[in-house]
Amino acid sequence: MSQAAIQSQTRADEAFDCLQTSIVKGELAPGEKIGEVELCSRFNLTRGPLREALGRLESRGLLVRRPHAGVKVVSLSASELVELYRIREVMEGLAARQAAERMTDDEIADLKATLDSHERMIDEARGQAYYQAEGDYDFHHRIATGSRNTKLAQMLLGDLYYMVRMYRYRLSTSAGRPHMALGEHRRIVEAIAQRDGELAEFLMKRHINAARLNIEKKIQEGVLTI
Amino acid sequence: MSQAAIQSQTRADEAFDCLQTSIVKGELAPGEKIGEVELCSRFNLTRGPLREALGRLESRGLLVRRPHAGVKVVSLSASELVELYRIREVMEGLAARQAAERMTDDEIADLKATLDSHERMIDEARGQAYYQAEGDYDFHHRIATGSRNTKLAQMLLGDLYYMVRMYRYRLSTSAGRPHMALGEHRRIVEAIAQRDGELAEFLMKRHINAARLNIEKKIQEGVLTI
DNA sequence: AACACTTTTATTGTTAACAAAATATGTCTC
DNA sequence: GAGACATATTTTGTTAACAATAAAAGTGTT
Repeated sequence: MSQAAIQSQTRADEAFDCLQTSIVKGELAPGEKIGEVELCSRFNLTRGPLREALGRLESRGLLVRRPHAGVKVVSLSASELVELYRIREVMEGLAARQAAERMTDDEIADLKATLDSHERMIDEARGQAYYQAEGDYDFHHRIATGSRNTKLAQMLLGDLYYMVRMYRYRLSTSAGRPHMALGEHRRIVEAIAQRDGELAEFLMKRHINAARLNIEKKIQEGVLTI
Repeated sequence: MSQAAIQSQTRADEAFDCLQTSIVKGELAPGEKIGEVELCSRFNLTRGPLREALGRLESRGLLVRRPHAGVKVVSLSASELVELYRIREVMEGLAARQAAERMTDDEIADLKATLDSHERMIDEARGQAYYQAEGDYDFHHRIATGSRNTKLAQMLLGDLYYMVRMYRYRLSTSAGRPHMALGEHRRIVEAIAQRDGELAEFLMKRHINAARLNIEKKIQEGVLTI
């Protein structure tokens, strides 16, 4: 567990990290009602710092709180999940554009190398959606950071990605989709390398749009029950 | 003061509201370091709920906290403020598109009526930037809500707008800009009324882009010191 | 047996005292 | 007098006890 590994900051930060990863990993399921005392014993902390962490998570939309009635993990409806991808589309489109303008050559080279490692991951971890998803997350993370747009990166990394990842575990990827996504990633990086912000934005928007359509299809097929 | 008027929710919520409005109104200036005990006496509450509120505000980016060294109001650099408008551009563009698809006819009629009242406000409150700004905020608020995109509205209303409003008070509007902005608002509403999402998105993006250019110009002129 | 009301219980919200850390102050040496 | 070290003070972080509210259980009545 990483809750002891960090240790550096304050106890409320610790609580925040623990809860956030627990939610993302699905250890705390969407809709699950969680009592404060139970959480305290589970993560070895007292209610003060815990409540501070709960407040932060609530404000980030990962928890919902009803006064005097406790908090529960947020539970997105199918349509809300789809809406999330529409937001991602425009925001990450912007991130890609700004990344094309601002990433250093070293960062771009690094990003290319990362994609190679992702390709290996896809081949090796055949079917293991977890590692594929983490590779995908890694890619988008780098673009967001590369935009040098502090607030944009903060919103993507601190809000949207956590929500998406929270549901990624139950979103079994279609066969062949990871390879296709990798190809899309490569084309985006190419556009960034050529400093073509407009193209990078276009390709990123199409990439996320494809992911959205994939999810919508699954919802219609009834494969995805939320 | 409205801190007593609400009263309904919990004490931490009260603290949150008080702090947020204080920051937005500029009573707590950007960069100002604020001590917990001082805030407690100012808002008549104890440190528990206050800390919970501070956590929420920190996670929303209105405060920055250094462990064991206190919190201070966030202070955007000129470039960060400009970046904020780039984010608004894509997000509110999306909001306008979805609003065109989803607002009810009644809501649209209401919105049109609101613009008329804004026009009166601009004429009457000649030079009083405050009321003009609030009218502008009102318009964007309605579009965000009208998108029916919960998360999008939450991000705009709960995060970005507070930051923008926080700086709007020291952003003296150029002469003639309010009238121009009103015209842009009218065209956006027209597109929404015609259910032309694509046009609404285009016009909204251009509208916010114009606002951004206006700010950039002022920064270059040295009028705006941040 | 079903409904309404009361009482109990458990959980959340709040408070104030305590511990730890960082800043500020003062003293000493060079 | 300037810099460095040690002390003191203030401020933040944490804890545990207390109060208030809401959910649950029980009781009585229709």
